[in-house]
Amino acid sequence: MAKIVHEREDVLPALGEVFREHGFEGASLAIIQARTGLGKGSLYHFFPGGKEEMANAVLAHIDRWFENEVYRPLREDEDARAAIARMIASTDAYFRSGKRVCVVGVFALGETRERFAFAVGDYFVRWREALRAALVRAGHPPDAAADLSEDAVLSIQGALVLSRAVKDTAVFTRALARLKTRLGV
Amino acid sequence: MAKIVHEREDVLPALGEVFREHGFEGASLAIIQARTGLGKGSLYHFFPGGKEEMANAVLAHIDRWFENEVYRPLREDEDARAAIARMIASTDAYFRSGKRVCVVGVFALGETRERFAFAVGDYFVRWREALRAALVRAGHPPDAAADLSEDAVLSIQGALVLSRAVKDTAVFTRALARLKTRLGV
DNA sequence: CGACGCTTGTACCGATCAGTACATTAAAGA
DNA sequence: TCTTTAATGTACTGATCGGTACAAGCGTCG
Repeated sequence: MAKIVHEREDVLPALGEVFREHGFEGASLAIIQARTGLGKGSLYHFFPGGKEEMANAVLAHIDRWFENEVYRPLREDEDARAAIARMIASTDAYFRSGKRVCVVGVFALGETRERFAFAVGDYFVRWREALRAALVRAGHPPDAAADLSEDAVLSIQGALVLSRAVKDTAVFTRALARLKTRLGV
Repeated sequence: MAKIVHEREDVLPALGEVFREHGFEGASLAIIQARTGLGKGSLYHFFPGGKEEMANAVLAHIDRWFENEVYRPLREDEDARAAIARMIASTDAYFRSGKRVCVVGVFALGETRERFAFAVGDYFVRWREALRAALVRAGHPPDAAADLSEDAVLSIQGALVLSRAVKDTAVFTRALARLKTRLGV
């Protein structure tokens, strides 16, 4: 029966897309099976905790990506301005210029938030803090850096909501362009 | 049996809160019955089309409120700057300083968007356009007004996402304060 | 080649889903 | 008071929900 031996890691991207498009409650096992190509047997073998464990794995996977590609460069790169510019580019790539929505944002808005409270809050807090630190290193006054970083993180989320609502990815692109000038990169 | 005679209008606020907190898919008939105090009999009497009709009624109800309290003043008030300031105040009141989330935003992010595509898109397009017109009348150059209005609408949505994600309504309050200075009111 | 353990498909579970049918009751008009 | 219509509670439907049990298949290592 077991034709191809899968690894747990392999299904995380597909799993992420399901939660991205349907949210936690909307992501039924039937949809998950269809999108991952795995049956219930495999799914519960890799994720004994069921949907909750799948979602936690997806959130951890996303967190790892942002930590490596965005937060750490923001915190540690010698050239702070370059790191900020890279953040914009990475964000644009990750969200496919607004075609993709943010899983963490989707979870934040729903009832789901409570269940994944730590992961959801942490993702945004660390983004804001890493960007704030980079802005300070880039020469912004501390107060302005705190304000700018919060504004940037929230603008990205809002741009995803709005561009999806009006079905126009140009909204997202324009928002990132505004961010660039505001952050001075 | 029929103890109290309800009107369809009366249940829209409660219905709105259910969709706000649970989204469309997450809003089960069981929850709706509990929150509205109405049984299935009454619910399907007032909304023969089921959940879909309930959601459409809620969206129309919200749209009416924003049209009266926000969009029209923005479009028609002689004092454009005062109308913009009133928009900020109304927004703060409506979303309870960030404690409440935006139903339309919630619908926009999920699969639900497709089903209510027109209402979802229209809500944001008309907000952006009404604000743009007010900004022009307040003396902003046309290009800047278009940019500022889109930025404002998207910032409000993002502020709702972020303040709920980090469970801190101060995020929303700060975002509105920034908006005030950016819009020049 | 044989045995063991990691995958996998399938059948099944009780709970809940949205929605329907219908009889009963209350309110309103004559 | 009688009649009609609007509002309501209850019982039910078939489908789907997340999750479990388990046997059968596969790869791997001896």
